[in-house]
Amino acid sequence: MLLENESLFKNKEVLRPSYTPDFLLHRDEQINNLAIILVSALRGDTPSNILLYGKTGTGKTAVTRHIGIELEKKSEEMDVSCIVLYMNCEVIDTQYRLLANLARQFGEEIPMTGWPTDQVFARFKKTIDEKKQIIIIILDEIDKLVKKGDDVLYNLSRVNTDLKNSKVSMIGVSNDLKFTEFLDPRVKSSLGEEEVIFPPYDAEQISDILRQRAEKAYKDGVLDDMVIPLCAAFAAQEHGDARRALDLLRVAGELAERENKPKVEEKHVRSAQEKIEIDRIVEVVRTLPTQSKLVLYTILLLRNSGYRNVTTGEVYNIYRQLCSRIDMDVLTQRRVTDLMSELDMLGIVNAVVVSKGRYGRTKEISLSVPVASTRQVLVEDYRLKPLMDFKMPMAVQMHL
DNA sequence: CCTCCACCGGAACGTGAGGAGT
DNA sequence: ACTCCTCACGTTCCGGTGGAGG
Repeated sequence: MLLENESLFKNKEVLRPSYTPDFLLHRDEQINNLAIILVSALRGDTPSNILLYGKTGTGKTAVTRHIGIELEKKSEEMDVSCIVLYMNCEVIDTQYRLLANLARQFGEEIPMTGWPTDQVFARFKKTIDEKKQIIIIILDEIDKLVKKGDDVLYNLSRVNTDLKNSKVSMIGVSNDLKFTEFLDPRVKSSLGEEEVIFPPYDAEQISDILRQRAEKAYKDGVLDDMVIPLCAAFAAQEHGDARRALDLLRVAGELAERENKPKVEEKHVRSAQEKIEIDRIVEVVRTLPTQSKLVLYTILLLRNSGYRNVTTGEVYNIYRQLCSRIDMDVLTQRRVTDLMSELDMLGIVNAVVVSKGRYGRTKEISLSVPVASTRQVLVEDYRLKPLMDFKMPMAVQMHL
């Protein structure tokens, strides 16, 4: 039955973040800058190391991937050996893993664990130096790597002194503009020889990008006129995040399909916006530490029994009772306020300090997520299950 | 105008798990 | 195999405070 429906999509993959389009719109300046720096590789020189900055969804990864492919193509034509390696530091987040992965790209067999790090490094240097070549290492999400120490970067940045034939240069990609503050000054100056900034897209630019992709992703005429501008507008509010815009466009289509509509309409975009937000929250809540879940559950309970403004003291009282109910350690109030601040940061609750004069100073906490679905997610945690039938104590209920 | 509530939030410290170095 | 470090998570201690009520 579901299968009988014709899909609205021609090729949904085009809307996924992993897809790299052939033409990148509105990033000419960045592409040019990078190209100018990297052409020296084609002449057999070592290009400067580069740092790329820009928030999520500003095209950093797409541009570097694109440039990498172009460069390898060109180098083949010109018969220069130039290799571009793409490493995502979110996955490969330790010195060992990075070096092991690099070495493996050259056919070395390195075990997952067991070798001393410097031995892996030596092996890597030896293999790449066997012939004359330029190696460009793209380190995506480099800030993730730096958090675990910048030794790798230091080592890699001075690897050229040990090499006779080949040359290594690095491209760091980061969405944290301030991450260099944590770097060793030597690494900082060597890595940041050149910097390229990726500004957020504006709504117009996002619209262009969406049109380009929609043409390949959707069948002709299935998009209402307002769909693309609306996706663009939502994403532009969200600091010009093109990835978000593509997500919206894809999810809107999926929702329209589910309703068996022949066209994607404006309302589907709105629902998509909502769905993405809810999915995000569900994911965040699901992966919360148990104590935080319990605190959140407490806030839910209080809200559910009629409280508009929940205060720290009230939360802590109930929290303690819940703890003993399910046999968990009772944290101090100090700690619980910190947990609540974290929930605030995550956008799950909203906490404001208010003064009630004679009656002290406290934080008023309100929920910024839907009660029912959040509760649903929380009780999925087996440790919180026994709380499902917990009733508010009388003393508290009378407070209404 | 002063008081004093009920908490805020900084600082220093304790602990145990997990990596890196040797 | 061993120690040393770091880091996340918690605790203890405590000085600080906006404003209703006196």
